[in-house]
Amino acid sequence: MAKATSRAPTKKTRGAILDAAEELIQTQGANGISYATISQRVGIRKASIHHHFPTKQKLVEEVVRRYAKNFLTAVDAISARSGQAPAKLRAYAKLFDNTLRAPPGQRVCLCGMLGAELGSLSPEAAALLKRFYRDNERRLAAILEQGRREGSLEFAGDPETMGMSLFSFLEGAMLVARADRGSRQFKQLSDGVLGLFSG
Amino acid sequence: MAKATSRAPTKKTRGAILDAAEELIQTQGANGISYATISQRVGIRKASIHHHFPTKQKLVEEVVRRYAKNFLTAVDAISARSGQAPAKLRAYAKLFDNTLRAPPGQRVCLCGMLGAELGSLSPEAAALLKRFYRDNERRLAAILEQGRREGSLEFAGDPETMGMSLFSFLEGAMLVARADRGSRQFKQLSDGVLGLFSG
DNA sequence: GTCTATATAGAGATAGAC
DNA sequence: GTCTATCTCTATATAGAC
Repeated sequence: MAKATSRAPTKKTRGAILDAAEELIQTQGANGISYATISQRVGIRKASIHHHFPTKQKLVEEVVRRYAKNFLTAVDAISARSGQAPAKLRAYAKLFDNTLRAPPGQRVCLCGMLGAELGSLSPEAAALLKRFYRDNERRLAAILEQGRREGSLEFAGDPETMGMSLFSFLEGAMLVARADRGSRQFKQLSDGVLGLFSG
Repeated sequence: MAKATSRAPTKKTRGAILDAAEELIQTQGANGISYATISQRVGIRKASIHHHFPTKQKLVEEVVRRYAKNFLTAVDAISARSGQAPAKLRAYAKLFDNTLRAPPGQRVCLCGMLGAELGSLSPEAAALLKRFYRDNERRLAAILEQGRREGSLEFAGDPETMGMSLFSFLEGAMLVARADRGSRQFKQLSDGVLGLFSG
């Protein structure tokens, strides 16, 4: 038991750094983060961050890795549960709405944000981003296919293409909504669009 | 006549600076531009840029102003021409596709890009951005309304909400497509979505 | 209107003590 | 694992000559 708790402090600082970096990227963009800002939030010095993440590129990559893992875990929980497809779609859209509402407010999807700054990302981070998009599009396609099978969703074309379109819409709506009426606007638009499928 | 051409050189440099800044923002993001990079492209020194644009904030604001003006002029040309609504929607989506294909390739909508970096924009630039969104959403709503009136488009809900959703989709699709199959993917998705309205 | 030169601030990163 | 101190590079911006 002593062994299990012995490295807790390490993980704690590391996690706090990732938390701070994640929030800053989601609100200010990838170029909005700096070792100075993160160190202030975490309460350590700049040099200490380099002990956990030798370069900024590695830090960003870890933030993306963790974010994608957590988000997809939440998506899989939605996909796996019983219930019809329309409810699953609404739960999926709610994940995005939760992000917009998460403290300190007006956060957008980390990977939507990084998509804009794709040109300044490391190849590794760009690859992680691309995979995140694909993973989400596929899960949406699966839910759409379930809906078509059980007769609860109606849409034209193949589920894959519609899954991609739906994902693009949600990412875009987050970004645009932030400049206007925020979460309220996002909910209005996503409710309307999801309503198109369930008639 | 001599008077009319006398200040051409001034405008030329100023325009070249705006061109370079615009391209850099569209590909690298607002934080991806620097006086050093711009000066290299234009072929002048950093200090000379300050003669035309005293601060970076002012430069970004001017880039947004010019971009919004040009884009909305193109949109208005589409709105004003004769023809049915579906063709106008396709022409509107083509504007976004043209952006993705414009040299040096993989450019996204300037205002979609700046929407991501909203947190680091000046209040003036943020206001210009918001207005650009509103202007586009309204023009899309007007086309949708025309379509409903003439019976060429079918959609649920009010034209305003659907116009906003369509705009969000197009902005999101540009961003996401860039990480994957680019213009080809954008065209595939936007064709599919626009097809939903004209059945 | 463009230049050289410089001021000032901030970035990411490293060395080495504790 | 965190610290102080420092390095190097780049950023925006200004002063003043031409």
